Amino acid sequence: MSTRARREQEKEERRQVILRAAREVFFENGFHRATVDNVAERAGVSKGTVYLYFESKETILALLLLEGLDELIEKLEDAYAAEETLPADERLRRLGRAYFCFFEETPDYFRLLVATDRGRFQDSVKPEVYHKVLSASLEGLDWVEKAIQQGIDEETFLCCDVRPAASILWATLNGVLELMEHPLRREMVRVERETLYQAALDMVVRGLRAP
Amino acid sequence: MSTRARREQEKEERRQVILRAAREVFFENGFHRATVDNVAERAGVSKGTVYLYFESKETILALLLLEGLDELIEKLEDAYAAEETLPADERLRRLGRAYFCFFEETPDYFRLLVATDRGRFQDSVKPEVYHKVLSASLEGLDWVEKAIQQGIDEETFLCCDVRPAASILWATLNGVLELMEHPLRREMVRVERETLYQAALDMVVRGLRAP
DNA sequence: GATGTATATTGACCACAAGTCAGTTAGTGA
DNA sequence: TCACTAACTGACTTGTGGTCAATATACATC
Repeated sequence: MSTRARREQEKEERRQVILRAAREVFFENGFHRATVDNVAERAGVSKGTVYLYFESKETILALLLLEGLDELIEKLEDAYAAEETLPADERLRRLGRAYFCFFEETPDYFRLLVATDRGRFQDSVKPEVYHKVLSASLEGLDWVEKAIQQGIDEETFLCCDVRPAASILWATLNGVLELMEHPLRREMVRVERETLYQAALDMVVRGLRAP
Repeated sequence: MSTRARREQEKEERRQVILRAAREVFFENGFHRATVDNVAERAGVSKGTVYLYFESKETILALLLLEGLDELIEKLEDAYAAEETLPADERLRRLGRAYFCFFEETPDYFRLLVATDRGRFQDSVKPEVYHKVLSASLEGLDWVEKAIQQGIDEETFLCCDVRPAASILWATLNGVLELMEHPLRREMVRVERETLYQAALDMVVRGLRAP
C-alpha cells in the first residue's frame, strides 16, 4: 500500500520537475522558440516521458498559465483585503496597481498568455483545460466587481451593470499593457508604460464616477 | 521598352494573384492552419514561385494586414470628415463606431492581427515591413487625437496629453474586441459584444470630460 | 525560323520540431 | 531468482516552412 502511495508521489514529483523545466525554457526563449526537446533535456528526461505526462506542448503552456493566473488572483485578493475601509475608487486603483505589479514582476506570464494564438491552442488543449484558462482569466474580475458595487452603493459611481463595467476596466488595462509591449509602439506613444497605465486607470475610474 | 514595362506589369499582377489567394486561404482557415502550399495551389503557381515574390509566410500576412489597416484608416478619415461641425464627444463616438463597423465587416483582418504572435513574426518579417505594420496600426490615432484636441479647445474635455489619451481610447476598444473574441468569455461577461463596446466607448468619453 | 541569353517557374529536397510507439529498463512481489 | 508490471526511451513518422539546381518560357538578333 505504501509502495503505491510512494509511486504516486514520485509521479507527481516528476510532473512538477517537467513543469518547472518547461517554465524555465518557455520564459527564456518564449513559447514558440522553445522546443519540447529543450524541455525534456532541461528536466533530465526523454521527450517520450514529457508526452507521457502531458498531452501536448500547448497543454503545458495552459498549465503554466493557470499557475500564473492563480498567483495573480491571490495578489488581487490581497490588494482588496489589505485595508478594511477604503473608498471604492481607491480600491479600484489598488487593484489596478496590483495587476500592474504582477505584470512588472512576471511579464513572462503575460507574454505566454499572448502566445495563446487561438488556432493551435484551441486544437491541442483539452476543452476542460481551455475552459479553465479562460475562466481563471476572468476570476480576478470578482474583486473588481466588488469594488464597483461598493462605489454604486456609496453613490460615488453611477449605476451600471457591474459585470460588464468590470470587464471594460479589465479590457482597458490589458489593452494598454498589450499596446506597450512593442518597443516601437512605446516609442510612438511617447510616454512610459507605467505613465500610460496610470492614466488609463484614472480615466476609467473617472468614467465610472457619478457626475 | 514596352516589353520591359509589360513584364513589370505581369509581375505585379502575379504578385496580386498570390496575395489574393493568400487572403482567401488565410481568411478561410486562419493563418496558422493555412499552409503555403495551400496558397500556392489556390494561386495556381508552385510554392517556389510564392517564395519568389514574398520573403516568408509572415511577410504575406504583414502585407495583408497593411491592406486592412489602410482600409481602416480610410474609414476613420471618412467618419471624421463626414460632418463639418460636431461636438468633440460626438466625433469620438463616430470614430469608435467606425472602428466597430470595420471589425464587424472584416473580423478576419482583426483575427489576423491577433495571429501576429510576436516571436515568429518579428523574426521572419523584414524590419521595415514590421515597422510599417506597427506605425499603420497607430496611424488611425491621428483622427482620434484631432477629436480630443478639439474637445480640449472647446473646454468640454479636461486638459491632457493628446497622444496618450488617444492611445488609451484605442487600447480600450481593442481590449474589448479582443476580450469578446472568445465565445466562452462572451458567455461569462453575459452581454453582447456590441453592448460592451458601446459601454466602453461611453465610459472612456465620460472619462475625458471636464468635470 | 534558328539560336543564344536572360528571366521566370518548378517541385524535389532539406531542416526542424511535434508527436508516436515498439522495445528496453527497473522496480516489486512471490 | 524469476515473472510481471509500470515507467521510460529515442528512433521514427508526419507535417510544414523554406531552398535551389534543373527546366521551361519569352525575347532579341541574325
